[in-house]
Amino acid sequence: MKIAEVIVDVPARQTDHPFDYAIPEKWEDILQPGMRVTVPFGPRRLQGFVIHIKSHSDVKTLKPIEAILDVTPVLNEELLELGKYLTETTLCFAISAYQAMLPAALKAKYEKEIRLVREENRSLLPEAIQALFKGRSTLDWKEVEHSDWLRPLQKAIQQGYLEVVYHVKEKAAAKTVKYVELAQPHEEVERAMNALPANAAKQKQLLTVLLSANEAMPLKELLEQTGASYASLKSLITKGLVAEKEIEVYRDPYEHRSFAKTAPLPLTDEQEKALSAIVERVRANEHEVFLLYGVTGSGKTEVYMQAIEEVLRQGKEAIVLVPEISLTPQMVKRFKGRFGSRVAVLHSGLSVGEKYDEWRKIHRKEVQLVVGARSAIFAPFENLGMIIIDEEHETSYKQEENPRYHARDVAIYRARVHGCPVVLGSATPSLESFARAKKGVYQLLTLQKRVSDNGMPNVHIVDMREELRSGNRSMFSRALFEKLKDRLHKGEQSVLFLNRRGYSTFVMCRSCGYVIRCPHCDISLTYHRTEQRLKCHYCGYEEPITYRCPSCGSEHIRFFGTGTQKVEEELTKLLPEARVIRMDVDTTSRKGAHERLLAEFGEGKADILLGTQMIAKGLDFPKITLVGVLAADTTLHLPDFRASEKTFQLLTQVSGRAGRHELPGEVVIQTYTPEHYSIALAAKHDYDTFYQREMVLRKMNGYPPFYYLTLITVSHPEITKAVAVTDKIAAYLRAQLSDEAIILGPVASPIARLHDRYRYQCMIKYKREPNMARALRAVIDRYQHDVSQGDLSITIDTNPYTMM
DNA sequence: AGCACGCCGACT
DNA sequence: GTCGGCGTGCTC
Repeated sequence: MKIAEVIVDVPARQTDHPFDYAIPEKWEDILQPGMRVTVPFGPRRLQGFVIHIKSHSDVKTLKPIEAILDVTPVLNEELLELGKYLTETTLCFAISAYQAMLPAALKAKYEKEIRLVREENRSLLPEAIQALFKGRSTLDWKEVEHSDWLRPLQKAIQQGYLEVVYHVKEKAAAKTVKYVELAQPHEEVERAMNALPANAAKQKQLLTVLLSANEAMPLKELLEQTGASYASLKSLITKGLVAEKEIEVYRDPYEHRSFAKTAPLPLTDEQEKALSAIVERVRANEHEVFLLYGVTGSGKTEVYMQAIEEVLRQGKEAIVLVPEISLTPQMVKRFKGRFGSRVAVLHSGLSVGEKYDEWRKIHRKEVQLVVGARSAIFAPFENLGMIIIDEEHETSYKQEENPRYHARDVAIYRARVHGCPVVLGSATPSLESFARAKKGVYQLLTLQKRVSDNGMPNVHIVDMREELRSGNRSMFSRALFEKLKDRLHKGEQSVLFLNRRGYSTFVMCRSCGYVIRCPHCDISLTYHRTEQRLKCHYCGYEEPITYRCPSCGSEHIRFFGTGTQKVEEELTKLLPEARVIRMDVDTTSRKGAHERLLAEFGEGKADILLGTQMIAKGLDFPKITLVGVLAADTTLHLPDFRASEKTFQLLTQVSGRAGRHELPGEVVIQTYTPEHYSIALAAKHDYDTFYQREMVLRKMNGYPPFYYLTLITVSHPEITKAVAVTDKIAAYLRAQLSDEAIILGPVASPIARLHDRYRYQCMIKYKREPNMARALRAVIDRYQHDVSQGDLSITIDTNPYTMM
């Protein structure tokens, strides 16, 4: 007998191991590792992944596999292995790792039903229950879950009159479209057509169209073309002349769009050099990590595309990762235009069904190229020729929930398996990557010149303290305001950047100093003027605005700090003739809103684009000649050792939006700390000096790339419990790890309370700790009880990108 | 995660 | 004396 090892769909420590199941004989030749199955699990029925097939098990009584859900494995051998790697490096459950690699549509949905065991039992049930089952023999569990019927129902279940049945369902199915075709040979149909009564004009017309089409036609199209109703068609079906059939189709998110074909552009010497280094490795089937360090506008994308062309010529496949935020229509257009139907696009804007369809195109080998956000790194290609990670430094490549993987690590793992190069591209590489390139672990490729040849934009730093001293209390410095007016007169476009949404950042009573906070989190509430509400940006809590202090009753409530809403209001006051588009989470949450707003700006329907993070990337419009950063310091003072790096990267990225084409660009950076090196050096476009300065600090303070980090966050509704557990964990790790490891904490998290839970953390800095994984596993095991039954939660992040 | 099993308090 | 509360442990 053959036995399958199955990972079941229960994300818990206790079930995080393979369970053995008997493979029914009829499926012995069909079932393969990597397929999804449904299995009985206790009284329930669950979905699971077959990870291995063997012929012996130590378990005495095996239950059989109940159903096979796939025709071909959804996870190939490589991805099954990759799952193990994820489990080990991120300390996640195996089921979470496998689910992360597949589109959400393949995740199971569970349903519970109560069923009458035998019709004879009906009369034996209590009257109230009989009424429930009137005219039916099953009912949905959800229907009665919270009702008074539940008790008597459970009793009847115990007596054996009723039973509970569990169903495993697919979340999304393949989409089908109805087609119509002739059901008999042409001569037969023609004969029948002539025999039709004279008043059956529409039926004749339908047959004529189908005869001339000579193949199955979409039902909708057929009816539209003939103007016939479904009734006419139906009568042909009953006569047996035509037949309907369902044909699987892909949902195409870009269905009604055409992409202008683009040809490879001539390359500069620098681009040529970079390209040939990459292509050489592609041809030789050799693994190597390249860091393509090229200033904004230096034509990295063109290098990617020509390298991809070579990969495709070799009959291999490629993955291109882009940060979610810059997966703009512009970006998609470039790739679709060059590679047409050979590209699949994966991003969060797609529906579950659309993502599933794009994934199936890859799975069925109908495309050779994927352009997508983080999770596209799991594209089930089997002959990878190259992986590209654009904007390599972007933190969105790190998943902030389980499995907490970094796409860059996964890319390098996969590329090693496939013997192919990884290209990390950035104008502002992460310190980790640049350090590795300097050490020779990665190969450095540099693009120093902008393709358009008009040099980097001029950057002016404005000291806002100076402005205040000269009596300017507005959020716009005189210099920025003058330049905005100037652009407006010339009909050129400006981009204003502020990394804070809402109207004000906090609301304070000027009489008693009381700040209005979220009742569930340790965070001040943000005022949203348009809705007249106060919102918590962390948990989503909202309340109406008050004009009286909840603490002392005074009416001296004031709104402090500036968000995008306030800037917008100010702009319409100061420059009433300017047309402004505001882009932040609040204006782009609706599907397609992001794309629409950008398109409007691109078409010149606005003079000023005002936005948060999301406008920092991918914007490439010829008429943008001014970029203003309203408050460069906001990211600088976050409790994060990468704050300087993030600020430098952001300022450089934003500045890069200006003057990418013929018109020269200008940038104004407003700040209260103009002397800070990350601001001063970003203004000079001096990455190398920034790198050196920052590396000194990282070394001094013991941060990456000199040390590895692991962050353990413990949360509990009771502060004492959170502290006590964190304390014990820290003590345990101190005992387990070497003296070289630095264990900081317990300390309160930067956001000490979130969603009514207190949060404490412990940070480990280390260089080499062979015992690390084992010690962390032990921590998880020690507290698994309190986690699964109590209110305790422990998250371990083996390479944190946010300390919050 | 669910679910069953099992052991103690307030009701018919 | 039973119903039902939740703590404990198992699921191939």
